Amino acid sequence: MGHRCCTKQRVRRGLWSPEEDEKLIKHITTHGHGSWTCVPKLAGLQRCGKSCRLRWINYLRPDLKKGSFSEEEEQIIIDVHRILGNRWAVIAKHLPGRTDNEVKNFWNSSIKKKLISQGIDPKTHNLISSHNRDNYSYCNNNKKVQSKSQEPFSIITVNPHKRNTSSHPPILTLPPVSPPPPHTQPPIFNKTNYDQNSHDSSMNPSVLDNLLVDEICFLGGTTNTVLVEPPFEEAEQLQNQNKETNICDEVVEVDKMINIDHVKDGDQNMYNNATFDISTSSFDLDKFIESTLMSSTCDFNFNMEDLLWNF
DNA sequence: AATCTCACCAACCGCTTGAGC
DNA sequence: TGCTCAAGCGGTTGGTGAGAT
Repeated sequence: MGHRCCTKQRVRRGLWSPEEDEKLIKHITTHGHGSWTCVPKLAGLQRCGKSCRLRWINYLRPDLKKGSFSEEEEQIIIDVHRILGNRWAVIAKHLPGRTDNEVKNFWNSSIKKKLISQGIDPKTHNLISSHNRDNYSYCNNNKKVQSKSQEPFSIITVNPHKRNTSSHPPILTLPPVSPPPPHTQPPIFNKTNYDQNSHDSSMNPSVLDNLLVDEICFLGGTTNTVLVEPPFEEAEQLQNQNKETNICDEVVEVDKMINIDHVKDGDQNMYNNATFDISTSSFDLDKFIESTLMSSTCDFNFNMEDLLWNF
C-alpha cells in the first residue's frame, strides 16, 4: 500500500539509486522544490512527492551534517528530550545539520540503551525505581533479561508542560512549600493524595492528601525531578534483593545517592534555587525548571522560551 | 563456509495541522 | 463552516551489514 498520492501513479519505492539522487539534487538546486507533488514529474523521477521531500530533507540537503553524533550533541538531545519528550523535530532544531529522523534513530539505537544501562528510564528521565527495576534489568553483557508486568512507578515527575499524551508520565501537582535552609531536611509529605488523573500543573495541596510519601528529596544534576522513595531501610533491603537477582551494582548505588541523608551540597543549592512561596501559595515553575537546567554541568546554549513553550 | 542474530538507519505509513477556497 | 490538499511529524518497518555461532 502506497501513499494516497502514490496510488494514482506508478512510482518506484525502496532505496534511492545514485542516479535518482543526482536528478533530485539537480532539479532542486536549479529550480527549488516548489510544490513537492510536482517535483518528481519535473525532475524526471518515478517517485511520489512525499518520497522526494523525505529524501531531500533527510539525506540530500547540502547543509546536513554527516557522521556520528558528538558527545555534546548527545547531551543536548538528552536534556531537551527530558523536557519535550519524543518531539524529534523540535529536538533536531537544537542540532544544526541534524534531522528529526536522524535524532530519532540515534535515540532509539544508542541513547535509550545507554540511559537504561545507567538505571534511568528513557521515557521519564527518572531513576528507575526499586519496585520497577525488574522491567529494566540488564546483565553485565547489556542484554535485557526480563521485561514483564509493568508496575506503577514510585518516582513522580514534575512535568514542565501540560501536554497530555500517553508517552508522558502523569504530572504531579505539588503543594507550596518553603525551601529549607541549607543542610536541613527537605519537607516530608505524609498521607498525601496523588491524583493520577490530574494533569494540571497548578499547585494544589489537596491532591497529595492520601499518598503515603515517607521521604522526598531532590535529585541534583540536570534533572527536574522530585523523587519519592521508600525509607532507607527498605531501600537497603531492596538493594540486597537486587544483588541476589543479578542487577548491576551501578543501579543499586543510585538508591544510596538519592537518599535524604546523602543529599550533597549541590543538590541543596538546586533545591534552594527553585522558588516556593508558602505565603502566597504560588510556585514559579519557570524559575524552577530554569534553575534545575542551569545547574547542569553541560554548557549548551538554547533559548528557554523556544525550548519550552514554542509548541 | 554457512547460518543466525542483532543493530543501524533509510524509507514508509498514517495521522495531524494549517492554508486556501 | 466545511472541504480538500500539501506539508509536517512521529511511529514503524524492512533491508543491509557486521559479528557471533
